[in-house]
Amino acid sequence: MTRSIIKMSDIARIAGVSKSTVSRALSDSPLVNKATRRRIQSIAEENGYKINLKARNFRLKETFTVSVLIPMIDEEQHISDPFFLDMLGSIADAISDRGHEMMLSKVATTDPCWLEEIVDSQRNDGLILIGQAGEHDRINAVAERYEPVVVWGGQFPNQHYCTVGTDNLLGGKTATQHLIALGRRRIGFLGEKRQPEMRLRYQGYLEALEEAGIKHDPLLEAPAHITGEAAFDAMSELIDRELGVDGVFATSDVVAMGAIRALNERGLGVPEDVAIVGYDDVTLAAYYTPALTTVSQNITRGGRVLVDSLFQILDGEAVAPVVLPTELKIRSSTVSQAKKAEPAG
Amino acid sequence: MTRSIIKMSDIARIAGVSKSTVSRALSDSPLVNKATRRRIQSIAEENGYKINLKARNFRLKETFTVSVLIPMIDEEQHISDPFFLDMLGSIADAISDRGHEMMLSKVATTDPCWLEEIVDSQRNDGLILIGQAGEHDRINAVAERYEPVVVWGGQFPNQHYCTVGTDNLLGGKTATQHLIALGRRRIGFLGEKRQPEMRLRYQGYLEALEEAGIKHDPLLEAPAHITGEAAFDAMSELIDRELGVDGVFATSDVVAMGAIRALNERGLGVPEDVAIVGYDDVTLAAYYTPALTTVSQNITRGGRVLVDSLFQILDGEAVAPVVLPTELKIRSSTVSQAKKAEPAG
DNA sequence: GAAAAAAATGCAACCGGTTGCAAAGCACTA
DNA sequence: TAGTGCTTTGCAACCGGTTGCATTTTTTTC
Repeated sequence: MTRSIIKMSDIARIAGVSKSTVSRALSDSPLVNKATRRRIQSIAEENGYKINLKARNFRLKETFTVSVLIPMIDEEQHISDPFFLDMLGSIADAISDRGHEMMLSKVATTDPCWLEEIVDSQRNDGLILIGQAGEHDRINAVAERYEPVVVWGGQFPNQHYCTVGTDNLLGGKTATQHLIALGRRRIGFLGEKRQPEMRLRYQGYLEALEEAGIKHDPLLEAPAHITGEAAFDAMSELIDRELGVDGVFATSDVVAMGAIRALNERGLGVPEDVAIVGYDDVTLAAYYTPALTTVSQNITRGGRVLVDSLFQILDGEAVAPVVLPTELKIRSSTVSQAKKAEPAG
Repeated sequence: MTRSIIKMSDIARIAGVSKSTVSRALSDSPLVNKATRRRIQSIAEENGYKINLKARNFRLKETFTVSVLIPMIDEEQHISDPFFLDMLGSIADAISDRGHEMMLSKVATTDPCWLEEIVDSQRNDGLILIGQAGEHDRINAVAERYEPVVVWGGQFPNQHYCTVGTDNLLGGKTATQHLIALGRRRIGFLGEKRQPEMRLRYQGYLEALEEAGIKHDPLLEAPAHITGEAAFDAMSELIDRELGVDGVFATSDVVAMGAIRALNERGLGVPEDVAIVGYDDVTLAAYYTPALTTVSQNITRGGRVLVDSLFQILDGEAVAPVVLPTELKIRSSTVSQAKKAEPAG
């Protein structure tokens, strides 16, 4: 069944030349006579010869492979999170446009060597990490000796690796200011604060409140893991506290969607009773009902920039961290269709 | 900066033994003395030695890598489609649970050798295709000589490869019957018919109509590509035809969501005016507003079964195609919350 | 027509591991 | 002390390509 695979020396024998000549012919080297070259190429073709990439890559120490790592803080979180998936899709497209392959790994940051193992396996030309997952120090240490690493996330002092990300503090602030501008005063915060990016969004939220002279009420906060389920529960709890929430800033779209579901189930209208702003602008945010107002990270562009930066490094160019602009996309979850022009009161 | 990487022969020199002994020691072979083994292992550890996987895999002809291919029929379609992404997430989890890596490639079926290239590169232990993309014949031909291939999709006569999928005909039928049972009579079809799976869903739709004695009106159909945008446009067109649509079967959740958005924008209520059934049960289907009634493919389970089947093949076991049960998940897009008990009229 | 230059080809080492087989080391027996 | 068998180690070939350098063949030049 599995017929034995033909190798380069077989082609050499058939063509009556040496392995070296075949190798050169197949890579179209001018060192070998044009006629011979053509002849060998067609012999290879006819015999269905396909070069063994493992051997070639090994010899050349090349891989044409980029590893994309999703560091998992949280057992509950899985790759199926729409944010990751959107990002992945975009990265996958960009990598394949450059003729490379993409290796995808989910890594548990609990393993002490999670990064080193992958770097030292010498199986990839470079690494893309989606998120720092609070492991900045380790990433930084590895990046000192291994350059082709690009990370989605925030900047830190003395950072040796290239990051691509958005200004999370500003994003959180803008989102909250939008709610304030709509006249909301009891603005809740829903989300995760363990990851540095999320914490920055939270700080933006606090800053916006403070600048508007609104006293921050810790009871309006509910920790929510990254899943929709958790957000549903957290929002339900917030409603139960009966604190008069009229606005919510959620640290991610998934969280926002879970929250909206909770509100609807309790008979509360979005945005009439509670206005909600999400974060990410996941593909589905625009299609959700109500369409989500959200801080757009332009995930698609982010993915491309990650890949672009990585390849710049591989080409020996210097790259600086990139902070992509965020944009507040105002949709129906804060401004109801009918009243778009009407100032909130 | 990039300090030169230490290799096995270095460890051998340091330990004062031969390469072979190091190799054996590191793989904990009983052939080498226990004391020596420990000593070599700790020397390797101290010197930060990591085995070169490219070399090892090459020598052993192993890869511990599974390629996941997304065959693209359509230029417009991209990996970011939620169905693929959900599937990918699940597959990625399952593969990494088995200690393997996952290579992800998007392939254009326009390239005549798209499959052969990947198979013959000898860089993976096996292949998972997400969807047949109308390329059954080619897949079948390749599978005749290369066994470890598992495909998400439908069964064909004389098939040499293992498929995992759902009964699309039954799924489409069930969905349509549900709409009929709700009293809907002007039931539209929204979706793509080029892919075999989709066509089967369409046939199910026709069968259900016929069995219920409802005459099929071709004007109630609108072709929609796999994207939400396209679905939005298609649904808008359908509304404009003013044929009194009161139900819609959409071939995927993404299409359904796009359609709902179009309906809402025209002031039509879902499910009051038009009831909609989707297909796939994408993660977000349940969180959508209204939550989508949909034919659940149990994507997560599908992904696991794909991976399980592949590994069974790799272990030399015989595997049969799997048809996973679909389940109609009834949610708010067909049965409004308030009226759940009330028979439709 | 011979020497020099250029073009085409082949030899053999190499990439960094693994492993069959031979050999060395050692203990035990006769 | 030689012989036997077991354990431990090393030698060298091998995986399937690539490539520097030597060698052969062809072409050019005088």
